[in-house]
Amino acid sequence: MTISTKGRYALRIMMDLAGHLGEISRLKDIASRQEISEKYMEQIIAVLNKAGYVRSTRGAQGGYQIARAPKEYTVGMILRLTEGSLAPVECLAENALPCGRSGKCATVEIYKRIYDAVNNVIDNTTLQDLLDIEREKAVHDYVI
Amino acid sequence: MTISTKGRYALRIMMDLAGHLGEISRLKDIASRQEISEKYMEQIIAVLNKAGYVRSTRGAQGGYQIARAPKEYTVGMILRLTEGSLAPVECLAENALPCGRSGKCATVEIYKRIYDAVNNVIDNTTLQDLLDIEREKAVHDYVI
DNA sequence: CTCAATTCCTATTATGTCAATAGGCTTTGT
DNA sequence: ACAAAGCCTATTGACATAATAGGAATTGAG
Repeated sequence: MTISTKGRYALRIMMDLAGHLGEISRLKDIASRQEISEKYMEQIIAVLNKAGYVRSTRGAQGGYQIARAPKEYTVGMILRLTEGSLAPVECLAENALPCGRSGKCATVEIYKRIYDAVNNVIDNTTLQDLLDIEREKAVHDYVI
Repeated sequence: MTISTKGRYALRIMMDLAGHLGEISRLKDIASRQEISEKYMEQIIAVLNKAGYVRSTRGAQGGYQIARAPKEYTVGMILRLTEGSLAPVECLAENALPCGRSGKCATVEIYKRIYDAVNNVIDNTTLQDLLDIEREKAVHDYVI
């Protein structure tokens, strides 16, 4: 029931770029700030790039930038893009095969409720919300 | 992000036994009703047995019964027993290793919210609730 | 114009977990 | 006594995850 590193890293990449608005970050910069393998990150950021969530500049002095304002991205957009559906069971995912048991299956109801609860959270939190939390955490550290 | 068959089967086993109160069900009966491999189910029901969620009778004419009333079991009890923590990231699970990033990690907040939402659902739904849903589904089928 | 810095692309691999299978041992009612 | 059941532990096949690897393409700076 865990979210894989792919989705988690994608979220951290987007957060990192959201925290560096107006700058171009090289892959290796993001990787070292986030302590993620460069080569693995390369594959993940490629997905974000193809979806248009980040913009890349090729060649020397190239790198990545976030494409839109942090408040335009929900966590759900990012996790679904990289993880696929967050349905707790296959039969609830978007293009699921029809299940023969669905007529009498009562347990699916609990999975629907879990799914709804998860979607509600991830679709109502944006990168900007998380940035605000991050800033608050930093302030708190300073006080201590 | 899916719940494994282990937890899902465990829930179905408990539901099956909850629907056969007062009867003794052999492993093979449950397996055939639920269309689960007998041998695999054996391992899962062993966990339920050791936890005291079901009672077994050994020897000829033996089998399994649910130990307590369906309303006494939350879905959370059953899923956690068989799946472990349903935390969406390792660092939120009960006996998690301390994470060096936790001080500045903002993304963990979204995982906390997901975790809370999931726990809220599974801890507030009992087998009895699901039995009621099942009965309603059956009535609906009859009307059609 | 060349070169170094950077992104882009595809293939391969190591590891681990899941889901199941297998086979024999133990208990108990008839 | 024996057949019918549960109990126990080991093994395996398949698959996904999480990387690693290596080179091709692009581009700004000197």
